[in-house]
Amino acid sequence: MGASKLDIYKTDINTIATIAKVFAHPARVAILQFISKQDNCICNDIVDEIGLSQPTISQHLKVINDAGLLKGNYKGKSLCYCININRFREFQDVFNSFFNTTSSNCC
Amino acid sequence: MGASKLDIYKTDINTIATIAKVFAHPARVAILQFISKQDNCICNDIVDEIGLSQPTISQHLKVINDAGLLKGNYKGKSLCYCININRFREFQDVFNSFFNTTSSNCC
DNA sequence: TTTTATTATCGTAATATTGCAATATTACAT
DNA sequence: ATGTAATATTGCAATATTACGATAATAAAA
Repeated sequence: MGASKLDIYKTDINTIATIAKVFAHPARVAILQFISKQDNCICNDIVDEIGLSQPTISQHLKVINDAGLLKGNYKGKSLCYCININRFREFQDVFNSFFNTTSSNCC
Repeated sequence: MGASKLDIYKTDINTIATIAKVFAHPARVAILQFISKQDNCICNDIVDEIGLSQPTISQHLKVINDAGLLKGNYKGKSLCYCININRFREFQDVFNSFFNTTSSNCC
């Protein structure tokens, strides 16, 4: 096969996995860190910063955006991407509640 | 192409991505949750619990184990897998420091 | 409206991941 | 040593992801 059998898991488990997937590629982590450091972010700056082509960066940005982690609006010719910090905190909460409800009772 | 260009990123960025990858599949999240709920865990119980074959579960367990998240020792014929809670907390810290150092300054 | 600068999409190739059947290995009991 | 029950490994097929060149779309400026 090769496809994940998503239908056999509970919703909250799929949610955690889906969120984790966003951070599961270093390019996306690097992009998020870079945007976070800027006041205004222009996509082309990201291409200069990270050693990947413009289409590849754009593709990663789409993944981040589809997860609801970006807010964007146009300023001149450049698209200003900003982090949707509320969504970001939501993700943090999901992770922490997963981490906090996991314990070790044996061995 | 298709392979991630790991060499172009800083170590801490690769660390975050590597950790995230462990949680980026629902089977692994489900396995961790299940082990967490048990006092003693036998691998075959996991197969019964989750609708995947024994080799597939074993494969996912290897990924979790390679990340240092498990402690295991044999008890009779059954392998007792337990969560390495210290390593788990390490992961939580890495995530939280990433989340906490990310902010939104524009838009 | 044409040009220019920027970002998005398409098409394609390469690598990675997922899943399982078959088989091997392991640890314990007899 | 042999048998038994459990987990690990191997081999393979299918799907997903990553990356980039070529091209299209978009928005502002000339």
